Amino acid sequence: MTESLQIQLKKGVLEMCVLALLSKGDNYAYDIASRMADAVGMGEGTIYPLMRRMQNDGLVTTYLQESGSGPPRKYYKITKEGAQTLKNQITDWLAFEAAVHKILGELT
Amino acid sequence: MTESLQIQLKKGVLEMCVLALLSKGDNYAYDIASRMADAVGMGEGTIYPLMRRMQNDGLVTTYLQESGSGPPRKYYKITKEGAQTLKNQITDWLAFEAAVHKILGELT
DNA sequence: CACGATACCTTGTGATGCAAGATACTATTT
DNA sequence: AAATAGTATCTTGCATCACAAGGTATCGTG
Repeated sequence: MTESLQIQLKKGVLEMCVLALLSKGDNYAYDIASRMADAVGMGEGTIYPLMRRMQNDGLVTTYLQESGSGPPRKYYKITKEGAQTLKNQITDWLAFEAAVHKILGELT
Repeated sequence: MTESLQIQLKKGVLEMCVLALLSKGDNYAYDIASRMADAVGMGEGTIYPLMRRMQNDGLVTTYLQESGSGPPRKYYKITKEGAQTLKNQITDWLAFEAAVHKILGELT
């Protein structure tokens, strides 16, 4: 394990979900936030700082595009590095899931 | 949803694991910490505050017992309320897992 | 008696999830 | 034309928390 799975969990799971979404097509934060809010209860106040962090880490790039229905959207596009990170995070996530299930044991 | 699944994740997953361990038998923090360190990379500095929190929340009770090999151990015993909390947390956890898998989709 | 292992606990730091609010553009209603 | 509602961006402040590092005390062994 490169670093504590716990760290992976905390820093990684939301990032992983966002990267997974972006791997299926470019998207903008507001829409990502809506989807994530439905799926795992994450709001805008969490998404925007997260997107900036991911951009700083080189996992995504951005470009502006007019929308016709509101202010221009800032689209995020996953990078090669982001795709690799996603791959690693999925591996770590599956390992973490397995570890938790082992602890839960026959309680499930 | 009672509260954001995200909060459940953060505050709940480690607690859930500890409660699951305790549901199989009383244990003391040092040993719990060792097991959790192996399983999900959590150390003592995380466990001790967590145990106190859980005690304050009425999820566990404690009793002291001599060990013969070091200082006396403070054993933790899960309460009825703790068992119920564990049940709820497992339900939430499985729902969260399902949500993440849905997002990951065919990427897994 | 010194040392390592066991076992407890505290402090300080850095991240971060989130609610709430600020800003601004467009379309629809009044 | 003014007001409202929806879209979309981002910031601030708060509370929480995992973790590393350090501190204390007990026991057995060399």
